[in-house]
Amino acid sequence: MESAFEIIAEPNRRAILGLLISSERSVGEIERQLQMSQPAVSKHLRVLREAGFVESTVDAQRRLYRLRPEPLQEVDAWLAPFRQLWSARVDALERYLDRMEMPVSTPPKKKTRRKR
Amino acid sequence: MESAFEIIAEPNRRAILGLLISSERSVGEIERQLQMSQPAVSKHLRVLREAGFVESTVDAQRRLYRLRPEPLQEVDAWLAPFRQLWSARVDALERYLDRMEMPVSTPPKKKTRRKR
DNA sequence: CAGTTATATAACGAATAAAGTATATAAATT
DNA sequence: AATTTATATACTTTATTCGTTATATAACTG
Repeated sequence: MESAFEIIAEPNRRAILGLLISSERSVGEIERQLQMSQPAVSKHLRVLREAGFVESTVDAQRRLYRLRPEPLQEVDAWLAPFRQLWSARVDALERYLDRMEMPVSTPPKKKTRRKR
Repeated sequence: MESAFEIIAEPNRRAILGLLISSERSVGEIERQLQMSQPAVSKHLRVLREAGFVESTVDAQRRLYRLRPEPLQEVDAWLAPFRQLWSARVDALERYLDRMEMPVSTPPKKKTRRKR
């Protein structure tokens, strides 16, 4: 299991990452909040740790897990060039509204406008 | 195979999506540019189509595939709350630079600044 | 209409991943 | 020291997925 994309393909792992947004958690807390078995949680955390999504510190018998940003940034970076797909749709709407002569109540964009 | 995340977990599928950013392509074009077998390409395109990532139109014997935005927007939406992980780091840098009294040469942000 | 080009699909095999059960390790509690 | 609590790991089973080979379908070409 290598890529960040394969890691987040698993729904339980996405759920774990989601939990960790607000704060770090112990294995037991994750187990209870997501209703997963303890070995399942530990196994997913191992995968997440080895892929750099989380790190842990020891607190007595507990281990506290928290998020690391890098792998998700990588996903974000891959996604970037596709964003023009939906900003392009906004452009189409603007084009339409311009033709209708109904100015939109949004602040002026710095983006390059369509060619005359 | 349901979620958008599982679809983009496959490297060849990500490559196909990447190709389609610039323009629509036929199966044969994808086959050549990515050096995949024809059945492999067709199979991945079927998965991508059924998940809403692409759509196709018929052009004689060819089928031309192009991107649809929705599933990638879904991924983008999931990612959104995690972005604070790395914008928070920018905040930390700003805090540091402020203490150093070395103003940064960037245009003023509209974002909410930290509390005084 | 026979052959060729373009794409889809079926069938098979190999690899992988996920969950569950059982057990190991280690720190805390009594 | 014995027990309990917290987490990790090994093993097994099941299911899914990907690639390949072979074949089907359909449209264009000579």
